[in-house]
Amino acid sequence: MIFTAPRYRFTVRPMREAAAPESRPYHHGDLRRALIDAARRLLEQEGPTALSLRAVAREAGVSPAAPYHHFKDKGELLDAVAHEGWEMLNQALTAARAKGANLHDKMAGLGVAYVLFARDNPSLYRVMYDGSRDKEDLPTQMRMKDDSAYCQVRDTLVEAGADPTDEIALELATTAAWCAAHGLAEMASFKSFDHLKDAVGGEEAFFHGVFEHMKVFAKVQPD
Amino acid sequence: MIFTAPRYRFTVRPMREAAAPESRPYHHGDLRRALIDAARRLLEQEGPTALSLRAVAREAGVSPAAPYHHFKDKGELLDAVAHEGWEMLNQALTAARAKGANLHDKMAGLGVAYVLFARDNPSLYRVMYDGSRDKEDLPTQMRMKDDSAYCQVRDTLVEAGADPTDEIALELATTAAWCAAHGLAEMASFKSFDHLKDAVGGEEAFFHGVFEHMKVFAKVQPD
DNA sequence: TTTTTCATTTGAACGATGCTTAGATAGCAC
DNA sequence: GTGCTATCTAAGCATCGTTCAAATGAAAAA
Repeated sequence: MIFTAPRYRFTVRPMREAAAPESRPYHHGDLRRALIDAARRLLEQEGPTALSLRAVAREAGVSPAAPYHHFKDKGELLDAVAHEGWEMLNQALTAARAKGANLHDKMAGLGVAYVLFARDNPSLYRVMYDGSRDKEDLPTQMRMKDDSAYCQVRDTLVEAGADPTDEIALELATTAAWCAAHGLAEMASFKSFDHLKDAVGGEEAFFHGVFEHMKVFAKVQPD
Repeated sequence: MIFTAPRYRFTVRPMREAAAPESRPYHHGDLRRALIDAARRLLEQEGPTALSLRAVAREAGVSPAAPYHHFKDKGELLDAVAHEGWEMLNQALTAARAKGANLHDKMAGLGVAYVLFARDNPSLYRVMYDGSRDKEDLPTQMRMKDDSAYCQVRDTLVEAGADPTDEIALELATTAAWCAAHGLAEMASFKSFDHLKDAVGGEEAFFHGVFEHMKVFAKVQPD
Protein backbone atom coordinates (compact mmCIF):
# COMPACT_ATOMS: atom_id res chain seq x y z
CA MET A 1 0.00 0.00 0.00
CA ILE A 2 1.37 3.32 -1.05
CA PHE A 3 0.86 5.76 1.75
CA THR A 4 3.59 8.02 3.02
CA ALA A 5 3.46 9.03 6.64
CA PRO A 6 1.61 12.29 7.20
CA ARG A 7 3.91 15.22 7.75
CA TYR A 8 2.16 16.34 10.87
CA ARG A 9 0.33 14.67 13.71
CA PHE A 10 -3.30 14.83 12.82
CA THR A 11 -6.16 15.75 15.06
CA VAL A 12 -9.20 17.83 14.27
CA ARG A 13 -8.91 20.79 16.53
CA PRO A 14 -11.17 23.82 16.72
CA MET A 15 -10.16 26.64 14.44
CA ARG A 16 -8.05 29.31 16.07
CA GLU A 17 -9.14 32.88 15.76
CA ALA A 18 -7.02 35.09 13.56
CA ALA A 19 -4.16 36.45 15.63
CA ALA A 20 -3.83 40.20 15.94
CA PRO A 21 -1.57 40.92 12.97
CA GLU A 22 0.83 43.28 14.73
CA SER A 23 1.68 40.64 17.30
CA ARG A 24 3.06 38.19 14.77
CA PRO A 25 6.86 37.82 14.64
CA TYR A 26 8.58 37.50 11.29
CA HIS A 27 8.61 33.76 11.61
CA HIS A 28 5.06 32.77 12.23
CA GLY A 29 5.55 29.70 14.36
CA ASP A 30 2.91 27.49 12.83
CA LEU A 31 1.88 29.06 9.58
CA ARG A 32 0.77 25.76 8.12
CA ARG A 33 -1.82 25.34 10.84
CA ALA A 34 -2.80 29.01 10.62
CA LEU A 35 -3.34 28.71 6.86
CA ILE A 36 -5.60 25.69 7.22
CA ASP A 37 -7.60 27.50 9.88
CA ALA A 38 -7.82 30.62 7.75
CA ALA A 39 -9.01 28.54 4.81
CA ARG A 40 -11.69 26.87 6.89
CA ARG A 41 -12.79 30.22 8.29
CA LEU A 42 -13.08 31.68 4.78
CA LEU A 43 -14.85 28.57 3.59
CA GLU A 44 -17.46 28.82 6.31
CA GLN A 45 -17.98 32.55 6.05
CA GLU A 46 -17.68 33.23 2.33
CA GLY A 47 -18.19 29.90 0.65
CA PRO A 48 -16.01 27.84 -1.67
CA THR A 49 -15.77 30.42 -4.47
CA ALA A 50 -14.12 32.94 -2.15
CA LEU A 51 -11.38 30.51 -1.23
CA SER A 52 -8.34 31.71 -3.17
CA LEU A 53 -4.81 31.10 -1.99
CA ARG A 54 -4.24 34.84 -1.87
CA ALA A 55 -7.35 35.36 0.22
CA VAL A 56 -6.20 32.66 2.63
CA ALA A 57 -2.80 34.34 2.93
CA ARG A 58 -4.52 37.67 3.50
CA GLU A 59 -6.75 36.14 6.18
CA ALA A 60 -3.70 34.66 7.87
CA GLY A 61 -1.91 38.02 7.65
CA VAL A 62 0.99 36.92 5.47
CA SER A 63 2.21 37.65 1.96
CA PRO A 64 0.73 35.82 -1.06
CA ALA A 65 3.89 33.79 -1.52
CA ALA A 66 4.19 32.59 2.06
CA PRO A 67 1.90 29.57 1.71
CA TYR A 68 4.20 28.04 -0.89
CA HIS A 69 6.69 27.16 1.82
CA HIS A 70 4.12 24.90 3.45
CA PHE A 71 2.06 23.66 0.51
CA LYS A 72 3.22 22.76 -2.98
CA ASP A 73 0.24 24.53 -4.49
CA LYS A 74 -3.33 25.50 -3.80
CA GLY A 75 -4.50 21.94 -4.27
CA GLU A 76 -2.31 20.73 -1.44
CA LEU A 77 -3.82 23.28 0.94
CA LEU A 78 -7.30 22.19 -0.07
CA ASP A 79 -6.24 18.59 0.45
CA ALA A 80 -5.27 19.44 4.01
CA VAL A 81 -8.63 21.13 4.56
CA ALA A 82 -10.45 18.17 3.03
CA HIS A 83 -8.44 15.83 5.24
CA GLU A 84 -9.85 17.55 8.31
CA GLY A 85 -13.29 17.29 6.77
CA TRP A 86 -12.99 13.53 6.38
CA GLU A 87 -11.82 13.22 9.96
CA MET A 88 -14.83 15.21 11.09
CA LEU A 89 -17.09 12.95 9.06
CA ASN A 90 -15.52 9.90 10.70
CA GLN A 91 -16.25 11.40 14.10
CA ALA A 92 -19.83 12.26 13.14
CA LEU A 93 -20.50 8.70 12.01
CA THR A 94 -18.84 7.29 15.12
CA ALA A 95 -21.17 9.37 17.23
CA ALA A 96 -24.23 8.23 15.32
CA ARG A 97 -23.15 4.62 15.08
CA ALA A 98 -25.28 1.63 15.84
CA LYS A 99 -28.49 3.24 16.88
CA GLY A 100 -31.54 1.32 15.75
CA ALA A 101 -32.73 -2.22 16.17
CA ASN A 102 -32.57 -3.83 12.74
CA LEU A 103 -30.51 -3.53 9.59
CA HIS A 104 -32.85 -0.97 8.07
CA ASP A 105 -32.89 1.29 11.11
CA LYS A 106 -29.16 1.08 11.71
CA MET A 107 -28.32 1.91 8.11
CA ALA A 108 -30.90 4.68 7.86
CA GLY A 109 -29.54 6.20 11.07
CA LEU A 110 -26.01 6.15 9.72
CA GLY A 111 -27.20 7.56 6.41
CA VAL A 112 -29.07 10.40 8.07
CA ALA A 113 -26.01 11.27 10.14
CA TYR A 114 -23.98 11.42 6.95
CA VAL A 115 -26.48 13.71 5.23
CA LEU A 116 -26.72 15.94 8.28
CA PHE A 117 -22.95 16.36 8.25
CA ALA A 118 -23.10 17.45 4.63
CA ARG A 119 -25.97 19.82 5.39
CA ASP A 120 -24.15 21.41 8.31
CA ASN A 121 -20.80 21.70 6.52
CA PRO A 122 -21.79 22.31 2.91
CA SER A 123 -18.65 24.11 1.79
CA LEU A 124 -16.34 21.68 3.52
CA TYR A 125 -18.25 18.75 2.04
CA ARG A 126 -17.85 20.26 -1.39
CA VAL A 127 -14.11 20.68 -0.95
CA MET A 128 -13.87 17.07 0.19
CA TYR A 129 -15.50 15.72 -2.96
CA ASP A 130 -13.98 18.22 -5.37
CA GLY A 131 -10.59 17.00 -4.25
CA SER A 132 -11.66 13.39 -4.66
CA ARG A 133 -12.98 13.99 -8.16
CA ASP A 134 -9.73 15.63 -9.18
CA LYS A 135 -7.75 12.64 -7.96
CA GLU A 136 -10.40 10.22 -9.23
CA ASP A 137 -10.51 8.57 -5.85
CA LEU A 138 -11.56 8.93 -2.27
CA PRO A 139 -8.65 9.63 0.06
CA THR A 140 -6.78 6.54 1.28
CA GLN A 141 -7.68 7.69 4.75
CA MET A 142 -11.33 6.92 3.94
CA ARG A 143 -10.87 3.34 2.90
CA MET A 144 -8.09 1.93 5.05
CA LYS A 145 -8.22 3.31 8.55
CA ASP A 146 -10.32 1.28 10.98
CA ASP A 147 -12.42 4.21 12.11
CA SER A 148 -12.91 5.54 8.59
CA ALA A 149 -16.45 6.30 7.58
CA TYR A 150 -16.33 3.60 4.94
CA CYS A 151 -15.22 0.93 7.41
CA GLN A 152 -17.82 2.05 9.92
CA VAL A 153 -20.57 1.57 7.38
CA ARG A 154 -19.26 -1.89 6.60
CA ASP A 155 -18.93 -2.85 10.24
CA THR A 156 -22.43 -1.63 10.95
CA LEU A 157 -23.73 -3.85 8.18
CA VAL A 158 -22.05 -6.84 9.77
CA GLU A 159 -23.33 -5.94 13.22
CA ALA A 160 -26.81 -5.74 11.78
CA GLY A 161 -26.63 -9.21 10.39
CA ALA A 162 -24.89 -9.08 7.01
CA ASP A 163 -22.82 -12.14 6.18
CA PRO A 164 -19.18 -11.17 6.84
CA THR A 165 -17.83 -14.11 4.84
CA ASP A 166 -19.34 -12.90 1.57
CA GLU A 167 -16.81 -10.15 1.02
CA ILE A 168 -18.10 -9.08 -2.34
CA ALA A 169 -21.68 -8.70 -1.18
CA LEU A 170 -20.46 -6.81 1.86
CA GLU A 171 -18.44 -4.37 -0.21
CA LEU A 172 -21.28 -3.91 -2.65
CA ALA A 173 -23.68 -3.19 0.19
CA THR A 174 -21.26 -0.73 1.75
CA THR A 175 -20.83 0.98 -1.60
CA ALA A 176 -24.58 1.07 -2.11
CA ALA A 177 -25.08 2.73 1.25
CA TRP A 178 -22.33 5.22 0.53
CA CYS A 179 -23.80 6.09 -2.87
CA ALA A 180 -27.26 6.53 -1.42
CA ALA A 181 -26.00 8.82 1.33
CA HIS A 182 -23.81 10.89 -0.96
CA GLY A 183 -26.55 11.19 -3.56
CA LEU A 184 -29.04 12.38 -0.98
CA ALA A 185 -26.48 14.72 0.56
CA GLU A 186 -26.13 16.50 -2.76
CA MET A 187 -29.85 16.57 -3.52
CA ALA A 188 -30.83 17.73 -0.07
CA SER A 189 -29.73 21.29 -0.70
CA PHE A 190 -31.88 21.64 -3.83
CA LYS A 191 -34.91 23.83 -3.35
CA SER A 192 -37.13 21.58 -5.49
CA PHE A 193 -37.37 19.23 -2.56
CA ASP A 194 -38.58 21.82 -0.08
CA HIS A 195 -42.21 20.97 -0.67
CA LEU A 196 -41.49 17.28 -0.08
CA LYS A 197 -39.68 18.08 3.16
CA ASP A 198 -42.72 20.01 4.31
CA ALA A 199 -45.11 17.29 3.18
CA VAL A 200 -43.42 14.58 5.23
CA GLY A 201 -42.90 16.75 8.28
CA GLY A 202 -39.43 18.18 8.13
CA GLU A 203 -35.97 17.62 6.82
CA GLU A 204 -34.98 14.59 8.86
CA ALA A 205 -38.23 12.84 8.06
CA PHE A 206 -37.47 13.53 4.42
CA PHE A 207 -34.06 11.91 4.75
CA HIS A 208 -35.55 8.85 6.41
CA GLY A 209 -38.27 8.72 3.78
CA VAL A 210 -35.79 8.75 0.93
CA PHE A 211 -33.64 6.00 2.48
CA GLU A 212 -36.79 4.01 3.10
CA HIS A 213 -37.71 4.18 -0.57
CA MET A 214 -34.38 2.83 -1.70
CA LYS A 215 -36.41 -0.36 -1.54
CA VAL A 216 -37.50 0.25 -5.13
CA PHE A 217 -34.21 -1.40 -6.02
CA ALA A 218 -34.89 -4.48 -3.89
CA LYS A 219 -35.59 -7.66 -5.79
CA VAL A 220 -38.53 -8.65 -3.63
CA GLN A 221 -40.76 -5.82 -2.54
CA PRO A 222 -41.34 -5.66 1.21
CA ASP A 223 -44.52 -4.36 2.93
CA MET B 1 -44.83 27.90 -12.66
CA ILE B 2 -42.05 30.27 -13.47
CA PHE B 3 -40.52 29.32 -16.76
CA THR B 4 -39.78 31.82 -19.49
CA ALA B 5 -39.71 30.63 -23.06
CA PRO B 6 -36.26 29.58 -24.19
CA ARG B 7 -34.54 32.10 -26.37
CA TYR B 8 -33.75 29.63 -29.05
CA ARG B 9 -35.35 26.52 -30.41
CA PHE B 10 -33.74 23.70 -28.56
CA THR B 11 -32.53 20.46 -29.94
CA VAL B 12 -29.38 18.60 -29.10
CA ARG B 13 -27.48 18.67 -32.31
CA PRO B 14 -24.06 17.24 -33.00
CA MET B 15 -21.26 19.68 -32.40
CA ARG B 16 -20.10 21.51 -35.49
CA GLU B 17 -16.45 21.41 -36.33
CA ALA B 18 -14.58 24.64 -35.84
CA ALA B 19 -14.95 26.71 -39.00
CA ALA B 20 -11.78 27.61 -40.84
CA PRO B 21 -10.99 30.93 -39.18
CA GLU B 22 -10.16 32.84 -42.36
CA SER B 23 -13.54 32.00 -43.87
CA ARG B 24 -15.46 33.71 -41.11
CA PRO B 25 -17.06 37.05 -41.96
CA TYR B 26 -16.97 39.85 -39.41
CA HIS B 27 -20.43 39.01 -38.25
CA HIS B 28 -20.32 35.39 -37.33
CA GLY B 29 -23.85 34.36 -38.13
CA ASP B 30 -24.48 32.13 -35.15
CA LEU B 31 -21.76 32.82 -32.62
CA ARG B 32 -23.94 31.71 -29.75
CA ARG B 33 -24.19 28.23 -31.20
CA ALA B 34 -20.50 28.22 -32.15
CA LEU B 35 -19.51 29.14 -28.60
CA ILE B 36 -21.54 26.36 -27.06
CA ASP B 37 -20.03 23.90 -29.52
CA ALA B 38 -16.53 25.21 -28.81
CA ALA B 39 -17.16 24.88 -25.09
CA ARG B 40 -18.32 21.29 -25.44
CA ARG B 41 -15.36 20.48 -27.65
CA LEU B 42 -12.94 21.91 -25.08
CA LEU B 43 -14.79 20.13 -22.31
CA GLU B 44 -14.46 16.77 -24.02
CA GLN B 45 -10.86 17.20 -25.09
CA GLU B 46 -9.29 19.11 -22.21
CA GLY B 47 -11.64 18.61 -19.29
CA PRO B 48 -13.52 21.05 -17.09
CA THR B 49 -10.50 22.90 -15.72
CA ALA B 50 -9.46 24.00 -19.22
CA LEU B 51 -12.82 25.57 -19.87
CA SER B 52 -12.20 29.30 -19.54
CA LEU B 53 -14.29 31.86 -21.35
CA ARG B 54 -11.19 33.10 -23.11
CA ALA B 55 -10.28 29.59 -24.23
CA VAL B 56 -13.78 29.12 -25.60
CA ALA B 57 -13.53 32.39 -27.52
CA ARG B 58 -10.11 31.33 -28.81
CA GLU B 59 -11.47 27.95 -29.89
CA ALA B 60 -14.33 29.69 -31.69
CA GLY B 61 -11.84 32.04 -33.36
CA VAL B 62 -13.19 35.18 -31.82
CA SER B 63 -11.98 37.89 -29.42
CA PRO B 64 -12.27 37.44 -25.64
CA ALA B 65 -15.03 40.04 -25.41
CA ALA B 66 -17.22 38.62 -28.14
CA PRO B 67 -19.06 36.07 -25.98
CA TYR B 68 -20.47 38.85 -23.82
CA HIS B 69 -22.94 39.80 -26.53
CA HIS B 70 -24.50 36.35 -26.33
CA PHE B 71 -24.05 35.43 -22.69
CA LYS B 72 -24.25 37.67 -19.63
CA ASP B 73 -21.21 35.97 -18.13
CA LYS B 74 -19.31 32.72 -18.04
CA GLY B 75 -21.97 31.10 -15.92
CA GLU B 76 -24.61 31.67 -18.55
CA LEU B 77 -22.49 29.92 -21.17
CA LEU B 78 -22.02 26.99 -18.84
CA ASP B 79 -25.76 26.98 -18.22
CA ALA B 80 -26.34 26.60 -21.93
CA VAL B 81 -23.86 23.74 -22.08
CA ALA B 82 -25.46 22.11 -19.05
CA HIS B 83 -28.87 22.51 -20.67
CA GLU B 84 -27.72 20.42 -23.61
CA GLY B 85 -26.36 17.89 -21.16
CA TRP B 86 -29.71 17.53 -19.43
CA GLU B 87 -31.42 17.09 -22.79
CA MET B 88 -28.94 14.37 -23.68
CA LEU B 89 -29.62 12.68 -20.36
CA ASN B 90 -33.35 12.79 -21.07
CA GLN B 91 -32.73 11.11 -24.39
CA ALA B 92 -30.47 8.47 -22.86
CA LEU B 93 -33.11 7.56 -20.30
CA THR B 94 -35.83 7.55 -22.93
CA ALA B 95 -33.80 5.07 -24.93
CA ALA B 96 -33.24 2.83 -21.92
CA ARG B 97 -36.75 3.12 -20.61
CA ALA B 98 -38.93 0.32 -19.47
CA LYS B 99 -36.72 -2.62 -20.12
CA GLY B 100 -37.07 -5.33 -17.52
CA ALA B 101 -39.97 -7.32 -16.16
CA ASN B 102 -40.45 -6.16 -12.60
CA LEU B 103 -39.97 -3.04 -10.54
CA HIS B 104 -36.45 -3.99 -9.53
CA ASP B 105 -35.28 -4.73 -13.06
CA LYS B 106 -36.91 -1.68 -14.58
CA MET B 107 -35.42 0.66 -12.00
CA ALA B 108 -32.00 -0.96 -12.11
CA GLY B 109 -32.01 -0.67 -15.89
CA LEU B 110 -32.87 2.99 -15.72
CA GLY B 111 -30.26 3.53 -13.03
CA VAL B 112 -27.55 1.81 -15.03
CA ALA B 113 -28.41 3.93 -18.08
CA TYR B 114 -28.04 7.03 -15.91
CA VAL B 115 -24.66 5.95 -14.59
CA LEU B 116 -23.45 5.01 -18.06
CA PHE B 117 -24.35 8.48 -19.29
CA ALA B 118 -22.26 10.00 -16.51
CA ARG B 119 -19.39 7.64 -17.26
CA ASP B 120 -19.43 8.47 -20.96
CA ASN B 121 -19.79 12.23 -20.47
CA PRO B 122 -17.87 12.88 -17.27
CA SER B 123 -17.00 16.53 -17.89
CA LEU B 124 -20.46 17.39 -19.14
CA TYR B 125 -22.01 15.64 -16.15
CA ARG B 126 -19.80 17.68 -13.85
CA VAL B 127 -20.82 20.94 -15.49
CA MET B 128 -24.46 19.94 -15.14
CA TYR B 129 -24.22 19.43 -11.39
CA ASP B 130 -21.80 22.28 -10.72
CA GLY B 131 -24.37 24.62 -12.20
CA SER B 132 -27.13 23.04 -10.14
CA ARG B 133 -25.13 23.36 -6.93
CA ASP B 134 -24.49 27.04 -7.61
CA LYS B 135 -28.19 27.67 -8.09
CA GLU B 136 -29.06 25.28 -5.28
CA ASP B 137 -31.50 23.50 -7.55
CA LEU B 138 -31.85 21.23 -10.51
CA PRO B 139 -32.90 23.05 -13.67
CA THR B 140 -36.63 23.56 -14.07
CA GLN B 141 -36.29 21.66 -17.29
CA MET B 142 -35.51 18.53 -15.24
CA ARG B 143 -38.57 18.60 -13.08
CA MET B 144 -41.40 19.93 -15.21
CA LYS B 145 -41.12 18.74 -18.76
CA ASP B 146 -42.91 15.48 -19.48
CA ASP B 147 -39.90 13.80 -21.00
CA SER B 148 -37.55 15.02 -18.29
CA ALA B 149 -35.36 12.42 -16.67
CA TYR B 150 -37.06 12.99 -13.33
CA CYS B 151 -40.55 12.42 -14.78
CA GLN B 152 -39.38 9.38 -16.63
CA VAL B 153 -38.14 7.81 -13.44
CA ARG B 154 -41.46 8.55 -11.78
CA ASP B 155 -43.48 7.21 -14.70
CA THR B 156 -41.39 4.06 -14.78
CA LEU B 157 -42.15 3.51 -11.12
CA VAL B 158 -45.86 3.76 -11.84
CA GLU B 159 -45.62 1.46 -14.84
CA ALA B 160 -43.84 -1.05 -12.65
CA GLY B 161 -46.62 -1.06 -10.13
CA ALA B 162 -46.13 1.83 -7.74
CA ASP B 163 -49.32 3.35 -6.41
CA PRO B 164 -49.88 6.57 -8.43
CA THR B 165 -52.37 7.94 -5.91
CA ASP B 166 -49.85 8.12 -3.09
CA GLU B 167 -48.07 11.16 -4.40
CA ILE B 168 -45.70 11.56 -1.51
CA ALA B 169 -44.49 7.97 -1.63
CA LEU B 170 -44.09 8.29 -5.38
CA GLU B 171 -42.00 11.42 -5.11
CA LEU B 172 -39.90 9.93 -2.32
CA ALA B 173 -39.27 6.82 -4.40
CA THR B 174 -38.34 8.92 -7.42
CA THR B 175 -35.99 10.97 -5.29
CA ALA B 176 -34.49 7.83 -3.78
CA ALA B 177 -33.81 6.42 -7.24
CA TRP B 178 -32.30 9.70 -8.36
CA CYS B 179 -30.04 9.90 -5.32
CA ALA B 180 -28.89 6.32 -5.76
CA ALA B 181 -28.07 6.86 -9.41
CA HIS B 182 -26.30 10.18 -8.84
CA GLY B 183 -24.35 8.79 -5.92
CA LEU B 184 -23.18 5.81 -7.91
CA ALA B 185 -22.41 8.00 -10.91
CA GLU B 186 -19.97 10.00 -8.80
CA MET B 187 -18.42 6.98 -7.10
CA ALA B 188 -18.04 4.99 -10.28
CA SER B 189 -15.06 7.00 -11.45
CA PHE B 190 -13.11 6.38 -8.25
CA LYS B 191 -10.28 3.95 -8.64
CA SER B 192 -10.90 2.32 -5.26
CA PHE B 193 -13.76 0.44 -6.82
CA ASP B 194 -11.76 -1.06 -9.65
CA HIS B 195 -11.12 -4.27 -7.75
CA LEU B 196 -14.83 -4.63 -7.02
CA LYS B 197 -15.66 -4.12 -10.68
CA ASP B 198 -13.24 -6.87 -11.58
CA ALA B 199 -14.53 -9.13 -8.85
CA VAL B 200 -18.12 -9.00 -10.05
CA GLY B 201 -17.24 -9.29 -13.72
CA GLY B 202 -17.09 -5.81 -15.16
CA GLU B 203 -18.40 -2.32 -14.78
CA GLU B 204 -22.04 -2.88 -15.66
CA ALA B 205 -22.25 -5.85 -13.34
CA PHE B 206 -20.84 -3.61 -10.65
CA PHE B 207 -23.55 -1.03 -11.29
CA HIS B 208 -26.26 -3.68 -11.12
CA GLY B 209 -24.68 -5.09 -7.99
CA VAL B 210 -24.69 -1.75 -6.23
CA PHE B 211 -28.31 -1.02 -7.11
CA GLU B 212 -29.22 -4.51 -5.98
CA HIS B 213 -27.69 -3.87 -2.58
CA MET B 214 -29.70 -0.72 -2.02
CA LYS B 215 -31.94 -3.29 -0.34
CA VAL B 216 -29.97 -2.72 2.86
CA PHE B 217 -32.32 0.20 3.34
CA ALA B 218 -35.46 -1.89 2.86
CA LYS B 219 -37.52 -2.46 5.97
CA VAL B 220 -38.03 -6.15 5.32
CA GLN B 221 -35.07 -7.99 3.91
CA PRO B 222 -35.81 -9.96 0.74
CA ASP B 223 -34.04 -13.19 -0.33
C1' DT C 1 -28.38 53.61 -54.96
C1' DT C 2 -27.05 56.05 -51.02
C1' DT C 3 -27.56 56.86 -46.29
C1' DT C 4 -28.53 55.70 -41.74
C1' DT C 5 -28.95 52.68 -38.10
C1' DC C 6 -27.56 49.44 -34.81
C1' DA C 7 -26.31 44.83 -33.32
C1' DT C 8 -21.97 42.51 -33.52
C1' DT C 9 -17.13 42.27 -32.86
C1' DT C 10 -12.57 44.12 -31.58
C1' DG C 11 -8.72 46.04 -28.77
C1' DA C 12 -7.22 47.80 -24.78
C1' DA C 13 -7.60 48.00 -20.14
C1' DC C 14 -8.59 46.76 -14.93
C1' DG C 15 -8.32 43.98 -11.00
C1' DA C 16 -7.68 39.41 -9.41
C1' DT C 17 -5.75 34.90 -9.50
C1' DG C 18 -1.90 30.90 -9.17
C1' DC C 19 2.70 30.58 -9.15
C1' DT C 20 7.99 31.67 -9.58
C1' DT C 21 12.17 33.99 -8.47
C1' DA C 22 15.42 36.83 -6.01
C1' DG C 23 16.37 38.81 -1.97
C1' DA C 24 15.50 40.15 2.96
C1' DT C 25 14.91 38.44 7.76
C1' DA C 26 15.71 36.02 11.85
C1' DG C 27 15.82 31.74 14.58
C1' DC C 28 19.33 28.31 15.82
C1' DA C 29 23.50 25.48 16.01
C1' DC C 30 28.25 26.27 16.42
C1' DG D 1 29.30 36.56 17.75
C1' DT D 2 29.30 33.85 13.08
C1' DG D 3 27.10 31.23 9.72
C1' DC D 4 23.51 28.34 8.11
C1' DT D 5 19.05 27.66 6.75
C1' DA D 6 14.21 27.73 6.96
C1' DT D 7 10.87 31.26 6.62
C1' DC D 8 8.86 35.20 4.70
C1' DT D 9 8.49 39.42 1.48
C1' DA D 10 8.53 42.06 -2.86
C1' DA D 11 8.13 42.06 -7.44
C1' DG D 12 6.85 40.01 -11.57
C1' DC D 13 4.66 36.69 -15.12
C1' DA D 14 0.85 34.63 -17.47
C1' DT D 15 -3.86 33.91 -17.20
C1' DC D 16 -8.44 34.78 -15.97
C1' DG D 17 -13.35 37.26 -15.97
C1' DT D 18 -15.19 41.46 -17.15
C1' DT D 19 -15.94 46.28 -18.90
C1' DC D 20 -15.83 50.01 -22.30
C1' DA D 21 -14.97 52.88 -26.21
C1' DA D 22 -14.26 52.40 -30.86
C1' DA D 23 -14.59 49.92 -35.29
C1' DT D 24 -17.23 47.11 -38.51
C1' DG D 25 -20.61 45.72 -41.66
C1' DA D 26 -25.44 43.79 -42.49
C1' DA D 27 -29.79 45.36 -43.15
C1' DA D 28 -33.35 48.87 -43.05
C1' DA D 29 -34.57 53.59 -44.60
C1' DA D 30 -34.09 57.14 -47.75
